[in-house]
Amino acid sequence: MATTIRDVAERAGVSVATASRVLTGSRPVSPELAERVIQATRELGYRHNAVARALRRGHTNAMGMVVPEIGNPFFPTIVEAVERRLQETGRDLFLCDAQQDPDLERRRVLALIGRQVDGLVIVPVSATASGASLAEAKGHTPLVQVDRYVEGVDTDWVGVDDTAGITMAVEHVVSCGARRLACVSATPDSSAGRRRLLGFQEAVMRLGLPTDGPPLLGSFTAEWGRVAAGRIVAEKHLPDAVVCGNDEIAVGVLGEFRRRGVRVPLDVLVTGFDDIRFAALADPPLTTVRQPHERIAEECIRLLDARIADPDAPIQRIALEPTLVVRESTQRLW
Amino acid sequence: MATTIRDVAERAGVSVATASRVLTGSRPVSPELAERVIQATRELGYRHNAVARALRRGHTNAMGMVVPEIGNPFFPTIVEAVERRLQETGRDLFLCDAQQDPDLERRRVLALIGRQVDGLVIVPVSATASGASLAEAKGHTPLVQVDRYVEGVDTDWVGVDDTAGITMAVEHVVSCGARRLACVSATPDSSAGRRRLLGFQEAVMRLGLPTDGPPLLGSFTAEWGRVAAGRIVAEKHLPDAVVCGNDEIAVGVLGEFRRRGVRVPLDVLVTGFDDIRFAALADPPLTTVRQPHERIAEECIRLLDARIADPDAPIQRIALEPTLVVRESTQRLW
DNA sequence: ACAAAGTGGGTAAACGTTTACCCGAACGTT
DNA sequence: AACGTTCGGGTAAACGTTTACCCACTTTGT
Repeated sequence: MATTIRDVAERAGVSVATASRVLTGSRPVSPELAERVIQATRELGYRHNAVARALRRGHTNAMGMVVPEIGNPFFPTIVEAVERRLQETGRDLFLCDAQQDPDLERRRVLALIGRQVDGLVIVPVSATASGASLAEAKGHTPLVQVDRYVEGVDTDWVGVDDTAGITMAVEHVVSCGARRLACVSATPDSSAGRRRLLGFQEAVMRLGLPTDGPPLLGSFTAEWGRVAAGRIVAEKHLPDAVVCGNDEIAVGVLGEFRRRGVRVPLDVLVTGFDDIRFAALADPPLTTVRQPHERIAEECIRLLDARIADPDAPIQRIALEPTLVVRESTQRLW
Repeated sequence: MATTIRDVAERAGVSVATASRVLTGSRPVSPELAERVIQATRELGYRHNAVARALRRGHTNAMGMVVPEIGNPFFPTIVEAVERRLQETGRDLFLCDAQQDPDLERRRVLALIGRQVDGLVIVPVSATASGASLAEAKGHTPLVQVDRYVEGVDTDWVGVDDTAGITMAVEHVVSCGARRLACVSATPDSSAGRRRLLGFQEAVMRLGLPTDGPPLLGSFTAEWGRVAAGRIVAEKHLPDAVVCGNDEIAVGVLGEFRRRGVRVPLDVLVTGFDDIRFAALADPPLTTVRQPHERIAEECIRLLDARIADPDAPIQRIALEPTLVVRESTQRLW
């Protein structure tokens, strides 16, 4: 059906070896023959079969990436950064969505490995349920976890220092005069959820702040933010500030507060985490903790390449420093 | 290095043919041998090499998809819907990002084709510059365009009826009492840009409305929305309504209006297009035209499967009806 | 002038599967 | 008893590349 290198060779009147050599440049070929070959490929519209090539070569010049849910706006940011990095070295990226489902995540990981990707970037769905897939994958291909991670699986990891980030947010609102802080975040189901929660609790304790009831834990979605905000409003009195586990939650919180007539930042301060695209466009623009996604991508590829080069090198876990981005949602003159 | 089916066969004391047969179920094998084989795979941690399988079988049970830019929040919605559809039939989806660059888009398309995907879903970057890649791709694999399309390339297409959608938005704001409408959209670089603009102009003309200067055309980004809103505010008097080419633009417009003290919907109405995740969370919640993304995904896969089944079937272009979602950004009592 | 080294080409063996084909045994059916 | 048929297994040929190896012919150095 499709034209093969054999067809090209035939048309050019050379052997397949010669055709392959001019097409890949793996060895010099005389100008006349080379010309004939590229002429033939043009005439036949030949495209090399990457599957056959991968089979023979044993590598594919492509990376795989699996994210929990591409609809979560933080992941596209990181995907794009990784993509850009990879492009610098001419490699392709195949992206898969796990739909927040560890079973599906496993399928995707195996599918990519089966496709002989040269390495795998994965943001695991769950700090626990993703463990098995990762351990399995690790035996088959170089692998680096990004952002979230699962414990007990010894792989490289790069992400942000969640604890430091939340601490920044807490200290910032406190410096704005807040004393009673509420926390709306996600269950400690993912490492991000766990560490951000921990960071909040530590900071509050260290600063000796009164606690405003237990943290409200749901999922990293705007929907959960709305619900949680509803509960906060239902309490007898508002906290001074609401520290959210990510920007989506914060946006949900802002929306519900607005609907209920709670004014931000006048009545209460709100912070997010991640600095997604819409954080600056929220109403009011959201103070948040920015993840250095370009640096994360950079380290991610660096780790992966190092792992490819030496599968037995000691594993590395790199927590990059986030930065605080102050916007109107915490601008109050006390 | 990695274990092959040959290792499995050897360990189980059977031929590779038998091993293959029990692994794929392509032909019945006696229970004892079957048991020995699956035992062996377990012990060796065997995973079939999908590359070799694809080479032999000629298909891969996977689809490819290329989007202009995964950071644009509309695309994840459609990607997720396609993913869900595909999952029903147990197929994998490999997603690529073109970073708004037709050259890169071409690379991605070719990479996917080279990987022998069974079909390709593509949202082209540009109505003109993507033409060559598409024409080339069409010769190699079944292909369906989604959302945007390039003309002059005969492929199946499914998307929304842009014209009808914009018309709905226009008629809606007019029914709210607006007369002077501004349009902020993207250059007619993509089919969506072109058709939405056309729809606006037609509707305005048909309803005999006064035009509020020429349409403001940039890109489908919030940033452009901000800029355009700035220009609108700089004019001597505000229009009654701003009809935006998509939700991102609208969100940018809302943000800039807010910053400049223009009240929506009190001073001016604003509408978007797409109904992305954040439209409902914007301030005020955004009236917009919702794309039926689940149906789009459904038709997309249907078209693709039909094309795979019969490459010579007549091509189809399916424009689905959008629906108007009225929220506060157009709620005004005149 | 003759060996050594280099140059430019071809032949064929991989890569890991699946599957067309073959073969022997067991099992009816006349 | 002779003869299909089915059943369950193996052998080996593909799939489309790349590349190790080989060979014939220069070129170069002595």
